[in-house]
Amino acid sequence: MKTSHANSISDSQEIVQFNDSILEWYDKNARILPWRARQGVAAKPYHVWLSEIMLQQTTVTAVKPYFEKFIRRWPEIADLAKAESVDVMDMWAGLGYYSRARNLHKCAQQIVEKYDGDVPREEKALLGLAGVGPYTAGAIGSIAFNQPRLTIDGNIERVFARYHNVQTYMPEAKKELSALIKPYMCDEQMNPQPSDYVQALMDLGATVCQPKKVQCGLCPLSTKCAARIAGHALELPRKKPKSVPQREAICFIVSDDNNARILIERRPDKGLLAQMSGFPTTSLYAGEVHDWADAYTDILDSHRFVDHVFTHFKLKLYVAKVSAEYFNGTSLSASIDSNWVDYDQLDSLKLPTLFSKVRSIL
DNA sequence: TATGCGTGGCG
DNA sequence: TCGCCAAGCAT
Repeated sequence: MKTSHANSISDSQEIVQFNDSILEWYDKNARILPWRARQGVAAKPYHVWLSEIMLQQTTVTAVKPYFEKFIRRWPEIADLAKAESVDVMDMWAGLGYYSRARNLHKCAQQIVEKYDGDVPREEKALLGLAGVGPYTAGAIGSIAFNQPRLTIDGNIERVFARYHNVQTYMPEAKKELSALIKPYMCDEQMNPQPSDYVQALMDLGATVCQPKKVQCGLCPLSTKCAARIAGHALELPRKKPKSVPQREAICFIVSDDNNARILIERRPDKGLLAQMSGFPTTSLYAGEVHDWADAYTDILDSHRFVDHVFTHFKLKLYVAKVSAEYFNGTSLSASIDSNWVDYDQLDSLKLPTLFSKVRSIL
């Protein structure tokens, strides 16, 4: 899509008006968030980086307590870099997408080694950091360093898709939206306050122009929002429906002879729940229990299970209490990295939510 | 380009 | 209840 010269002046006026409205709205409606400085005051780059990593595909509500915990325990990036990785993983337990935690730790070390402990300002340098992709690099540049970087998250995508009534399905629409957004966001004349600007757009998307709920009466863009005028703001951006498979597996609660200790597995370095602790399980990808339950009919209690939903499949995890002798007779025992934990310590063990659910029904 | 990767909240 | 969705990245 090319903008003709004849339209450029009115296009510019439209952009100025749009951006002014956004900033004016933000003056009155900015959310107060732990990682956000007062308006006009620059937030600490460490806080911006940490919060952006935590906020990847994760809600503000879920992130808040984790952010507070992290900065209390590791006040500076250098502190985080020096931490034990198991401590970082433990602090992250429950937040999900655990590769972010491993990359966060690695990134802290990269920042200390290559940039003397300071978050770099250059786009290229940011993109070289572990766990930092196009969005996060843009967000750090915009929010921490007040640079007019292209910063497009789900909120901004939605606000612009609706405002310009973009009918193209996601993710094909990303290029189109990117081209649409650039003149608003990446021009110093149009966007003199990049930090406030992108945060304003994200706040608007998060509180007014929401995925399943629109409050157009509160929106500063409503009179010119093409999707609202067309009467289908809620339907944008368009996405194709996707279904996820349902799987089943067995989780083993293995006790030693004295019933004093329980077997805990350290999960593999890669894959689902990588490097997290948990109870030993049969493969979480093997399909239905009925396919192979014959091998476990003697220990399987079909009434004790937990349901859990991952991004790409649903899991029904049956819980089986067995002896060490029994477990050692299964094919699982040889292939896992496990250790015995006292029952007393089970409550304090940091677990991903799937296994927290299991623990809660023991 | 498509897929794998958690979790909790909401309509 | 249940499907959708959140400040995406790595491969």
